[in-house]
Amino acid sequence: MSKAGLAAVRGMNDVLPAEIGAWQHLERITRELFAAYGYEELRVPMVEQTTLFKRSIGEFTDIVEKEMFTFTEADGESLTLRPEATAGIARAAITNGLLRGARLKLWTSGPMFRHERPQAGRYRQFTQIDVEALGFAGPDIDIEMIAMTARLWRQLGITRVQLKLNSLGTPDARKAYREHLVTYFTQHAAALDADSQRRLGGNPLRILDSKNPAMQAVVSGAPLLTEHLDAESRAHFDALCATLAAMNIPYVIDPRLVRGLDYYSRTVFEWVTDALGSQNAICSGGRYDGLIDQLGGEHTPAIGFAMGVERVVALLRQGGQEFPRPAPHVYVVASGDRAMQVGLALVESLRDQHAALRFEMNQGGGNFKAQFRRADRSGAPLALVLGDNELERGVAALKPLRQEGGQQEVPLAELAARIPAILTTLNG
RNA sequence: GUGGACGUAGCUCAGCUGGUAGAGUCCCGGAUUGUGAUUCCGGCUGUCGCGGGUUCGAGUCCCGUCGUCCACCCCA
Repeated sequence: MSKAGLAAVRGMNDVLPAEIGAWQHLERITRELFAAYGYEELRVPMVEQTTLFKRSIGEFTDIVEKEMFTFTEADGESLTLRPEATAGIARAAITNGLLRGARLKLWTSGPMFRHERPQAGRYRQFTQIDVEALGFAGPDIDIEMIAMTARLWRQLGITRVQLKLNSLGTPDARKAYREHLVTYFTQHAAALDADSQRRLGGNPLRILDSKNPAMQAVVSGAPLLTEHLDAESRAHFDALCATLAAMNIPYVIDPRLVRGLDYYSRTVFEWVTDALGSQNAICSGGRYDGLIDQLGGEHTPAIGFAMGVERVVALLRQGGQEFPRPAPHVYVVASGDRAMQVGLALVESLRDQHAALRFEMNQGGGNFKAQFRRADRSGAPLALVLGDNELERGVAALKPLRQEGGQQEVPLAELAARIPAILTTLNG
């Protein structure tokens, strides 16, 4: 529904009060979980120099080639709305001098931007929660990070997820494997579809990801990355798998999991769900041991992951959990100018004494009937009633709204002392 | 970026082979002139996504466009 020329930008959505509960729940759980594992929050800009993303994500990736929101500043500088967070965090660690042999465990969250065709679970502005560990060669940190995500799903009550793992090896090993792959697919070029022929030149590893059923035969005959790993990567990956198994964290090795960003090396992982349609990745990441020195910092092995907040929120809502909007504890009904004056001052003093209680003062007038209707809809368990009758006698009426009867009058001076106990009996 | 489905009140939807828009819900008021949620009565809300075309006449047919959804692609 668009009112004459007024519409949100395509692929960019509002999050309304009715749906914010699930977001805040996820934000609270992750904040506490990351702190428990020793991660600290940092915040980085949403805009960086375009070259940062080209150098880190890779010139020939889909993201850089066709999905970035890029604009030119007045002085000619090319800037880009971040399509992911790792590049900005790596840049921040270097430019703020945070490295120097240090070990950093960091997380951040916020909007990312990719100019893709929108679909359920895929938006042009979307939100990621991002976790990065810099200065750790693993595989112990890989294992702990994956265990942390597994714990997150348990805490959130999300069950329809599966962990996929792979190792991309070192850049050298991957380069050698890539040559094997190009040789193989060139021999079978006739069997490739148009997309795959295009990928053969740019990113042959992605051919392995093809969902075209007609490609299954030629893809399944292709050499596997896991068979061409260098010895160190092999040992790293074996240790990772063995420990996860010992910790009873289920996983499947997916030799075709190659990831779309160039900076990954060795461990890559992805949590997928069968509950969200084709946008099924809810959390994925991997090691990027070479990224920071490639950007000009000192050599710093690192691993990180990004979680798609909209997708995880969709799972939460689908799971049937309720995230009710908080109701006021007390709704204040005040009829008449004088009652309104007295009521406003009274509620301020009640707020002074009970900062944790939510008082909602009726605003916008209305007769008693209308005000009680609003009080009922607010969900408050208790109404505080001020009218001419009460004012004359220096009292307020307290009326329970979730049960019959029980209305009582209380002197104004005693309200602050009595309200908590009355609320307790109403909850019990 | 490619292909397909859909787009009528704030929300959920109806509207037959073209005759000029309806229901439920929500909201507001009254029955109950100081007491909500139930019941009854009454009332408000629409450039029928937008623009063009065909026609005496278009929500209905045609074209374009925008948006949503689905698949591809890509990925979180």
